[in-house]
This record gives sequence, C-alpha cells and structure tokens, in this order.
Amino acid sequence: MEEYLSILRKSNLFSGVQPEEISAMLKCLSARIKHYKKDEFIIRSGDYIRSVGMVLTGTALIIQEDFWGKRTIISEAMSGALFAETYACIPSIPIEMSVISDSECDVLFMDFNRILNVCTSACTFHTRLLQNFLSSIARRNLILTKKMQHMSKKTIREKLLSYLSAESLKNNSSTFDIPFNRQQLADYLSIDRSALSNEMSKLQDEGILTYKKNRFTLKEDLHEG
Amino acid sequence: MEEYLSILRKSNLFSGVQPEEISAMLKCLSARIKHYKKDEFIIRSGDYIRSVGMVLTGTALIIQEDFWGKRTIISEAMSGALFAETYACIPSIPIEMSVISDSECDVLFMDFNRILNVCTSACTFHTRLLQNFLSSIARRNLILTKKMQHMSKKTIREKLLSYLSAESLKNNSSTFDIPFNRQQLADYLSIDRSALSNEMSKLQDEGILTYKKNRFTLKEDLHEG
DNA sequence: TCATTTCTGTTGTAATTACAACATTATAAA
DNA sequence: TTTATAATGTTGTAATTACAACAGAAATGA
Repeated sequence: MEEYLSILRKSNLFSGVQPEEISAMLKCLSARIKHYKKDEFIIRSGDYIRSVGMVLTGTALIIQEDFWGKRTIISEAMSGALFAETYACIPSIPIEMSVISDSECDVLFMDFNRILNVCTSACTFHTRLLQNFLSSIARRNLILTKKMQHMSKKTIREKLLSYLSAESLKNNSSTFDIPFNRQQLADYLSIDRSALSNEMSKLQDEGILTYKKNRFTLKEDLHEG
Repeated sequence: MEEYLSILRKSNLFSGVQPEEISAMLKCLSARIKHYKKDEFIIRSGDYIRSVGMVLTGTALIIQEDFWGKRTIISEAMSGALFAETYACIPSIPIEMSVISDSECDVLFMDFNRILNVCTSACTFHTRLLQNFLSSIARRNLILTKKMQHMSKKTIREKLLSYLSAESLKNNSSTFDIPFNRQQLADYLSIDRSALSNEMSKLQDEGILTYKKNRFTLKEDLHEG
C-alpha cells in the first residue's frame, strides 16, 4: 500500500490531506488494491456499485455497449483518476458502463459508505476527503452543463457563439484565449472542423468577432435591425 | 419555520429523515428563510455560493445571460427543489447563472459547510441528509451524461438510435415504452419534430425498429453487409 | 536555413436538416 | 355519437452541414 502513497498524494481526492494521514485513512475507508492484467473487466455493466475506484497505475477504459453490441469508449482513466463514483452515490441503480483495463493496472477500491460516514476522531482529514469527493462530482456536473448549453443549439454559428460567449464571461473580457485548437473545438461541439472554420470566417467578415489563432475578440455592438 | 415542515418532508433532500428530526436539523444547518417578491434576484451571476437554496413556496427561474445580454431560462425551480447546490460544492468558482423569483417566493438557505460537517451526536439523520444531497448531484450527473451521449451524435438517426438503445438496455427488453411524446423527444435531442417523425418512419421501413405511439421495439438483426 | 509535418482556411458537392404547410390519426369533451 | 383539439405523419423547399480535397500558414526539427 505504501508504495502508492506518492500517487495518492497527487490525486484530487486526497488533495489537502497530510501524507502521513493518508495511510490511516485508507484503513478507515476499507481500501483494498486489486491488480488487473490487460483487457480484464474491472467493472461490468449491470453491476451495483458500492465502492469508488481509483486507478493507481496503468490505464483503464470506460466503455459502453449499445443494444446492437457496438462499443464506445466514453473516457480513459489514468493514474489518480476516480471512476464509478457517480454510481457509487446511487447504489440502487446498476451501472450502465463497463470499466476495462487497457494495460496492466493497479486499482484502489474504497467503500462509498466509509467515505460518507465520517469516522469519529481517528482521521481528522475525513471531512476534507468528503469535500474533495463532492467537489469532483460537482465539477463534472458543471462541465457537462456548460457543454450541454452549447450543444443544444441547432446551428454551428449558435453553438460557436454560445461557447465563445461563455469563455468571454469566464475571463471577464471580450478578448480571451481558448484552450482548444480548431479540431478540438469541433470535437467538443460535435461539429465538423472545416464547417467550423468556415463559420468563423463568416462571423469575422460580418464583424461579429475577430480572431487570430486561439485569441478571440467578441464585438459588443451587433448593429441589429 | 414549522409551517414549511410538510414541504420539507416531501423534498428529496430530507427524504428518509423523521419529521420530528427535521426541525432540529434546520438549526444545525443554520437554515434561514428569506421572502422574495416577484422578479427579485435570489442569486446573482458572479456571486460566490456558500449556501444551498431550496424553494419552499412559489417558483424561481434559473437564468443565464450571454455576452450580448440575451437571457436564457435554464430551468424552473418549484417547491422542494434545490438550486445552486453544484456551486456550493465548489466555493472557489463564482456562479455563472442567476436565480430570480418568478412569483412571490419563500426560500430556505442552508450552509453548505454545515451539510458537509456532520455534527457529532445531536442529529442522527445527518448522514442521511448528506447521502440525499450527494445522490441528487449524482443523479443530475447521470442525466446529463446520458443526454450528452445522444446529443453528441451527428445525425438524427444516430441520436434517435442512441436514445432508443439506452432505453432498451435500461428496460432490459427490446420492447419498451418511452416517457416522451414526439415533441418532447425532439426537444430532448435538440432536433426538429417533423424531421424526427420522418426518420422514425424510415427506420421502420428499413426494418430496424417498429413503433406504435410510445411503444418501441428494436430489431436485433441488422442484416448488415 | 530548408524540409517536413501539423494546423487552418477555402471551396464544391452530396447529404442532412429545419421549417412550413398540410394530411391523418388519436384523444378529449360535449 | 359528434365535434373540437391535440398529436403524429408526410411532403417539398431552402438552409445548413458533413465530407473530401486541396492550398496556404504555422510550427517543428534537422
């Protein structure tokens, strides 16, 4: 267990917890480590989840299989990343995705109930752990909500402006840098890259915005009507 | 405070908490009630959130304003509904939406830190509260993730099949009822209703599925190639 | 520097979609 | 039952989009 302490210290879940406390907390959480070879099931779709998983070493894939058996990779989990934490919070609903090792993996499992039930005195950092756990779920929530707002628009133009508007507000400035290149932005908004570039050109021609590489400026006055 | 107990008892947050415990817990949570007239700000975009809000009476609107000042209604919160709970979990990030009373409203505010820090002995149901709170955030997470998976598909056909496949798997059956009518389904997937109906017809002609009203059947064999 | 690769913009075409308008079928109400 | 109303299906057209193919710009590395 000790050999993984450096990984745990860097993880978001244990952020702000004193290194020497982590070992104590692992006991309190009934933490256990399992080893997987490549291409093993770590979690099977349909399972009822009571533990939160954290990848210590290696890489795991979160995948989903549709009605016709077609697999989609939802995401990748690497060192320090939690998985199945959403389902652990709702033990009555079976998980609808599978987690599979994409390489040899060491995985840490922690009882969700132990995370929830702050132990009396022993581990002083338990509240911090709970806070980190909540924070990580809330952050994902935020990311999803934001993305959804852009994606629910019908045209590329609306999606793009929705995204840029949000970035502008976040930066408190009409000029700002975005963290995506064109292909990444297109993927994020689920649109075609060339169509995105095209629309950007049009918006620039119409004086609605200007851009150069990843730096954008939105124009306040739309000269409507 | 007592007059709202019947509302609190029905709320998801206090689900499973004995009615007589609720009053005690409200004190422990530093709960306070504020009254709003119609069209007042309950929360302003940019605020740093430390309390979770619950609408007791009336209706509140969660709205967002974009770079050009255009307002969008994100959702409606009615009796028993929480709001701002995601941002309460991430006190370092200012909220990016506003909450406005859509009628006269009574609103309950509870300190997030009090929810998090389970008090020693007084309220035995505190863990249950925390569980409910986590569950509500996790559920939203699930709903968003699922919707995102459908919406990230590029064509109406793919979006629809993604949705129907998920419903089928959830029901463990190739025949299942969906909780939407055509217009609601179109709105959910952000597509045009008539285009949706049209695509459904085509899929039925091609033998990929059959449907009658809200009952769908997916066909296992796709006769590909 | 030059060569290579990656990123971005541009264009044309075929496919997909939104939208409107209307037909048909259910559902509710009288 | 009949009538009114809502929900769903159908069709045509204009707008939007994906996709492919390519050109130019920027970044990278020798």
